[in-house]
Amino acid sequence: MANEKGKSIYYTTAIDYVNGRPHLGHAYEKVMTDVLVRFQRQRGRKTYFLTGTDEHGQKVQQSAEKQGRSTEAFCDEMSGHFRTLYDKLGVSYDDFVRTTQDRHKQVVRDVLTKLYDKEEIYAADYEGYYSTRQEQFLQEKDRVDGKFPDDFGEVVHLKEKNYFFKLSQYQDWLVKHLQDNPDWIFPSFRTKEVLGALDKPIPDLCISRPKARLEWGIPLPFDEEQVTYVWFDALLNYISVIGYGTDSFTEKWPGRHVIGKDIMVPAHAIYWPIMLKASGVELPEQLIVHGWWTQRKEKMSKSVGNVVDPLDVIQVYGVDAFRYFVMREMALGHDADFTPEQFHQRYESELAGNVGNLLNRSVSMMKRYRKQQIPQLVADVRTELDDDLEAKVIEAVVTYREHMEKYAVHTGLTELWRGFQRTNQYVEENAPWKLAKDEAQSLRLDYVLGQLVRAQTLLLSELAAVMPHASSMALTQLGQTGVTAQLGDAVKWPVELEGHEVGSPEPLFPRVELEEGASASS
RNA sequence: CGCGGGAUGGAGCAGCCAGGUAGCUCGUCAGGCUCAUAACCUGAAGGUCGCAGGUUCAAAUCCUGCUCCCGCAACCA
Repeated sequence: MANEKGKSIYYTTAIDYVNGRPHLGHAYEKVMTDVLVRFQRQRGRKTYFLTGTDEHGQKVQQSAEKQGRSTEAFCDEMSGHFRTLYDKLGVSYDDFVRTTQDRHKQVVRDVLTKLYDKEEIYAADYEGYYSTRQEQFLQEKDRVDGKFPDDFGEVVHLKEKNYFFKLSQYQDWLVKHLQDNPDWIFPSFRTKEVLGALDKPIPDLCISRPKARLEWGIPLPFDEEQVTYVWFDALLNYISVIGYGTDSFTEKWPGRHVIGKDIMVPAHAIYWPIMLKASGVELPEQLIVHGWWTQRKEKMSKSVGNVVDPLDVIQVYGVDAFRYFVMREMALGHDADFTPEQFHQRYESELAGNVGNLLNRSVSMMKRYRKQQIPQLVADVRTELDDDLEAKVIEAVVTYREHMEKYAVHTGLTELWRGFQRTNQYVEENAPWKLAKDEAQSLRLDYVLGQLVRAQTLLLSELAAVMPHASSMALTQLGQTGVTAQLGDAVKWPVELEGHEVGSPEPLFPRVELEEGASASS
């Protein structure tokens, strides 16, 4: 994609609602976005990465009350849980927005004012059945056998003033936009869902709640007795804290939103583009919509109690193993199953076996045969094996990048692994342990060991987008530092590594007892 | 006729939008190696790519019809 000079590629995640603890889904989305951003940075492109928490609303207000705490204190703590997790996961966000921050609230009010002045927002009475116990309006579909169930307590007919945002007048425009831009939503099949939802007329959006019912929100600038309800608050985070209306904004917007499929329709694919259109702001560049993690084919949910806590997994396997697994296991856009057995298998085989062991055996041989010094290469002893190794490893990296550009992270990783496999083959083909027994083969041994360092330097540097910590640790063992900083666009076989000293062989992904691994599901 | 997703060797999945070598992890069988985290490498068995038509020189991939499974209330990425 084009990256104009001075212009950033701006990625956002959904902001997480603080009325619950972070779980696998939250962690996945942030890691996914982080990987995309790190990949862009490696290419030398300017990026900006925003994540954060959504903190207003009735549920938060109620939860805080239930705990006898102030909403502010409650939000501080809950927001902290999310931020702590993302820090642990190595999510390299540039800014962390909280919707309770003034810098956000101010922009929300500005946008509302602008839209109200343009008469895109109007007041009207809302009439319906209201549950005093649940503190919400009920729908006709809530009725069971014609009556509202007892759960709702006393149900009264209520009429109250609310503010509405004119959505309907932009419906045709939005349909056309979606039809003209089939790749605006990734994966493209999701566009069909949105168009399906737009088949019927969409009603205007109710954007306010009376303060009497909901205090914890942003007051409407044109009616201080009402607060904004959900979307005008949450969605605007994407433009508020990057300095809407300033140069900083122009430099970053439009952004790419990484979101879950549950909040695509109607929020991100209908409300949000219309809000922007009405405000005269350019639409986001793309919606990247991911699927859901299931647990043994069942939906993961708090009520079923089968939620995976990423922190448990990290504790056993390490951060980068977690990052690798969620990237490798799920085809972005589709659902995938998270099972401890599969996690363990991939860890043992793909991480400990293919990558970790390759590093370990290489460094170990370097230590044993060459006193940790990366030897000089003498071209005389080069063979076709080297041509093939270099060709295959470079090809793996190139293909990996092609997939990454298309958000096919899972297939990209499969491709990159061909590089590790080819390098392991190279070890077998050359059998350095045999060369070491023959003094006449000394130069060839130098060459082979040097090639091993080069192949892995290339592959592991590339892997930094997905596994930043492991990549860095591994490169340190190989005596390489600072090579991950920027890889640019050309894929080149590393040269001039001789003279560096490799470290001591330390298992990169130590073996884990499966019993402990099983606790990942608890 | 509600909308969408899925159906691929024993298990779990990718590939399909931009048709042309059926790929990945595990499992099974046989072998090699000993540098290494019982890791690594080689070979073999095993698939009418849900069913039926169609388009095409060529279809897992495009079109049509059909069958079965999942999601579309809430918490929630």
